[in-house]
Amino acid sequence: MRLLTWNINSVRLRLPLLQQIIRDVQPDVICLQETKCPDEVFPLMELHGLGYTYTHLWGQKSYNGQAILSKHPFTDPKTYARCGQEDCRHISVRFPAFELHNLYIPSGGSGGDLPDPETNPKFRHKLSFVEEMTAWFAQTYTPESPLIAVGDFNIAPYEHDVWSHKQLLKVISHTPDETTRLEAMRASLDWIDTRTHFIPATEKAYSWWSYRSADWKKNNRGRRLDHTWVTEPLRPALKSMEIQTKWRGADKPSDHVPVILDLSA
DNA sequence: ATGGTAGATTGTCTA
Repeated sequence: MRLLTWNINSVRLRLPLLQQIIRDVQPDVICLQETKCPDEVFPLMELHGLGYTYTHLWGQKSYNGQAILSKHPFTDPKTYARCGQEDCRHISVRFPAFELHNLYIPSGGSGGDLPDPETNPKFRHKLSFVEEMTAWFAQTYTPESPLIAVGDFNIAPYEHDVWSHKQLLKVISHTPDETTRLEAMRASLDWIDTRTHFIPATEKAYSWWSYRSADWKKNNRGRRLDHTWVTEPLRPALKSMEIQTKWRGADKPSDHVPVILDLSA
């Protein structure tokens, strides 16, 4: 099974690029974040026409929004209110071999926003969101549960997940407040971050480049915000993980690129 | 020096 996760930053604007990616990658299952539209205007028929006849949508006007699109049947579609908000950031479905969770963790602010939970409510929300998910996963499953969690986590946890570890330690996405919480979430079910499995820790790996850079490729000031995690029962099924950087250079690109996970399951 | 761009929406929030 080939799984693709992508923060598409508007599914209506970027449907042509999604169609191009589908033709190129041929994923079995697609997890989207930041679809930015209510379900009734999601371009469902176009995706049905490409073979994605099983769909689980949870969108809203303007912000956030998620979709799972599949060529294979699934059961048990769920949506989760997190931090008391129905804000379309966590959905899941069940396949025969695993349960799949699509996550969109709050950004917590951007640009010059400060990573201070006391003064920045968006940052406080982000930390609470990760804490709540950590507790929820740990009480809902065990490390023996076959699970996949993918999506835009908005946290770059490792030194080489950012272009400069030192310069980003006080920048939202790479602060110790965030990375220690994400590590606690990973450890609570002994998740395998497939980045660790497939890419050497000393090798830079990015999935996002800011729109605000004059030349994203030249400066290459990226961050790895998009993740593909699996639990231990799926380790033998891991075949490959690839961050497809080339799509950042597409016409009208998303600021995130798709990540592909191949499983023998 | 506190920038810069993008998307939804149409003044302003979010990223």
